[in-house]
Amino acid sequence: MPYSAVRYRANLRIMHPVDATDTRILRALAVDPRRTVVALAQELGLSRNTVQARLSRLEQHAFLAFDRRINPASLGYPLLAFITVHVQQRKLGPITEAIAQIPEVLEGHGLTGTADLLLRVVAVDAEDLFRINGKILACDGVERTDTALAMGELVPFRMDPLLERGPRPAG
Amino acid sequence: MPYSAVRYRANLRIMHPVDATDTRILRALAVDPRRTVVALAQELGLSRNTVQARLSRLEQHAFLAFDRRINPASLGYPLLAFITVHVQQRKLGPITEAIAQIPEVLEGHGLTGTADLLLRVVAVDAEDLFRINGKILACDGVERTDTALAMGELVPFRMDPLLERGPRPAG
DNA sequence: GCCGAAACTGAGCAGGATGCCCTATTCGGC
DNA sequence: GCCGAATAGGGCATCCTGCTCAGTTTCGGC
Repeated sequence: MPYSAVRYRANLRIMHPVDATDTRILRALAVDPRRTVVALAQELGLSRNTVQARLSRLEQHAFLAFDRRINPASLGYPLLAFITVHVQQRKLGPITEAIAQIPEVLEGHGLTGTADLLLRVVAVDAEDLFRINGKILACDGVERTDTALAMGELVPFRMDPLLERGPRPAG
Repeated sequence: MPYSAVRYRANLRIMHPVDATDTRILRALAVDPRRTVVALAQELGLSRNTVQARLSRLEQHAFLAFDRRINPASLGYPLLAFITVHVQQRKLGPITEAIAQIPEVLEGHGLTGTADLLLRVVAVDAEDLFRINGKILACDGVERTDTALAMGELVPFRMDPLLERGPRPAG
């Protein structure tokens, strides 16, 4: 059974609609760790060709980058924090660029509501987190930050419930 | 070149320290999408055996579940929102369980600070999000929710900067 | 400086998966 | 009822995987 860490830089904008068969494939993948195309085909009662074609499509359009599967804790960053950032809105562009320079910021979202940015940040320890927060505050245009330390993953990441339910009619 | 959607239910608690060589492997994986063990070994100047052994270890200890690579948008959930939840703290357990029943909640973290919970939620559309928010509010013990819609992924998820930097001494 | 454990290398082997081709057939929408 | 897309089925050369074993190197502790 082959190993291969699939990682396609899927563009978030392009969202390829996934049909029922794709969903079955995804579910099968989700249930069991490493599967060969042949095994999948057998299990789903499809021809190997079909599965292979659909997997190619999924890889190109429906899979996110491989990064997401790397556990930051393994890299030595056991602390996870969510930092809310209030900024001068017209400086949002430069601020985003500046924040993107900080390695510990894993992802950042622009938000509606009172806060402007939500950052997912990892850190080596509390002191490290303090330092990172300082770097964010130092960015020109940042007015305030609120740091919330993640104490526990109360609902561990999962996609299964959505897969179980099957694909939505995309609207 | 084989395909295989690697997915090990890595326990978040167990964080296997990743050394420099592991990091090189991860970086190689991150740079290029699908790689065979042979290709990795060649590229890194290691023996196939070594790479294979390290990959097994990484799969078991440093990789998160495969779910994370699935783009919710492809499943028909293009909307992403972060919902902050204030709860009666002593009911946190039951609340967590109740919230975990909601499929659209992809992950939930317990937080320090004013808010108690931060949920990552996907939805089909605004109306759907409203409905989901209602389900959360309906959980016994939930006092208030704040929904922030993610307008854009200003800093797209990435781990590369941390990988570039190499492993931290885990403390 | 020495010892032992852990990691790495190199080799080999059987099984089988991949990637790709082609064609006939089925299915669904128009 | 027709057309196009998706699928099944078969085939083939390549070469990857998983596993084992022994010998060598590296590294850390004493």
